[in-house]
Amino acid sequence: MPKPSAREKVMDAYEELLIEQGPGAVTLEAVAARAGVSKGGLLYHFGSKDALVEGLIERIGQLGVADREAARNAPEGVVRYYLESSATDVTDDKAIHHTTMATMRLIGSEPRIDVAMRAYTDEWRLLLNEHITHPVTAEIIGAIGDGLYFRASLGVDPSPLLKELTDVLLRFSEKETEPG
Amino acid sequence: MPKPSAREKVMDAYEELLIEQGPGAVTLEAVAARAGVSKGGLLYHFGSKDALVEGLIERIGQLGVADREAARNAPEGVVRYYLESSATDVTDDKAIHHTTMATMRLIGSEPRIDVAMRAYTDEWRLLLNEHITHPVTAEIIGAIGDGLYFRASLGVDPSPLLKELTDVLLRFSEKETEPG
DNA sequence: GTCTATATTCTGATAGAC
DNA sequence: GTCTATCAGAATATAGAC
Repeated sequence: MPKPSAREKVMDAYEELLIEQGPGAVTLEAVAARAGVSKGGLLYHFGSKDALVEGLIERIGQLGVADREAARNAPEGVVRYYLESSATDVTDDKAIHHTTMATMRLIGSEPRIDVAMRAYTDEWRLLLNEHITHPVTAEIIGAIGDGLYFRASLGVDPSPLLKELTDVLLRFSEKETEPG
Repeated sequence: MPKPSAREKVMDAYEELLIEQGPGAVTLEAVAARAGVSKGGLLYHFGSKDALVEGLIERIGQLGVADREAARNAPEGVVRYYLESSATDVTDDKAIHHTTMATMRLIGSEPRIDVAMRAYTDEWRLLLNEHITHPVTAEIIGAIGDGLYFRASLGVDPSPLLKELTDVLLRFSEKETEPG
């Protein structure tokens, strides 16, 4: 792992602050302090607070592409990959989860954030539809993933029933993806 | 309908601003302006910004109780009531939806908000479990409702597949709630 | 590339008139 | 109960040294 650039350290700090304390606590000073740089140092990399939002949007776009690519190549299949990775919690530090949780904190505050988040969920919905024959089943599984993400953002621990839930849904979807 | 008190007009304005522009745009001045009162007038009813948060938490608690009571008495049954009322959109002005959407904007910003929202989803989960025999089925339906709410908060229109989705899930849950 | 110091604007909250 | 006027603190952003 290459040592993170100052720019990346700032973005990481920005995400952490969004997740742990919400948008109200995200001041340039607080982000700079957590990233270990001065306010001036931060502003060299991100010229305004808005530039931080732009950076977050760029990140979730890139990580989303990589994550869906990983799903396509996953030995367990796209559907199981989706359900298992939706069963996260707020403290998950996997890059795509961290960035997604941070982005969720800004929903409703920035139209561009809403667009990026809708794009993220839409892309997943398309991918699920490629791998599940019945559209209603795909819709159900997509909505459950969104629900699990929402619960994670609320600080709810993943349900102990999650493994069974995944198995039930997989049987449900596989039955319908078989020919005949 | 009794004419709304100034206090209620302020809370309504507070919710509207949270939903439409997010927490960053919610200043005492903006809330007062939308409610049609002065900043001083607002502060007579809510002595601080924090008091607005308290008011919102109180509201979602009361409306949640009333909504679940309505669900218990609904002729279509608790499960269908839950799924159909989860299929909302951000502009829904039914009181419980309006308040829930506003509350979602503050998730992660205020610990008391997170507690209140978890209480809200937990109470629904308990109620669903009273009416669905198989816990995994209850968990699936609960998660779907959360997912539909999350999508609504994102500004996604309710899925055109929603009616079919509800029917599939109801057959699924009813099959398991019959004795045998 | 990173820092300190400063200018400017905004926000929450108080005091007191009506 | 509602308003205007005002203040103290905080936040974004700029300027310029190193």
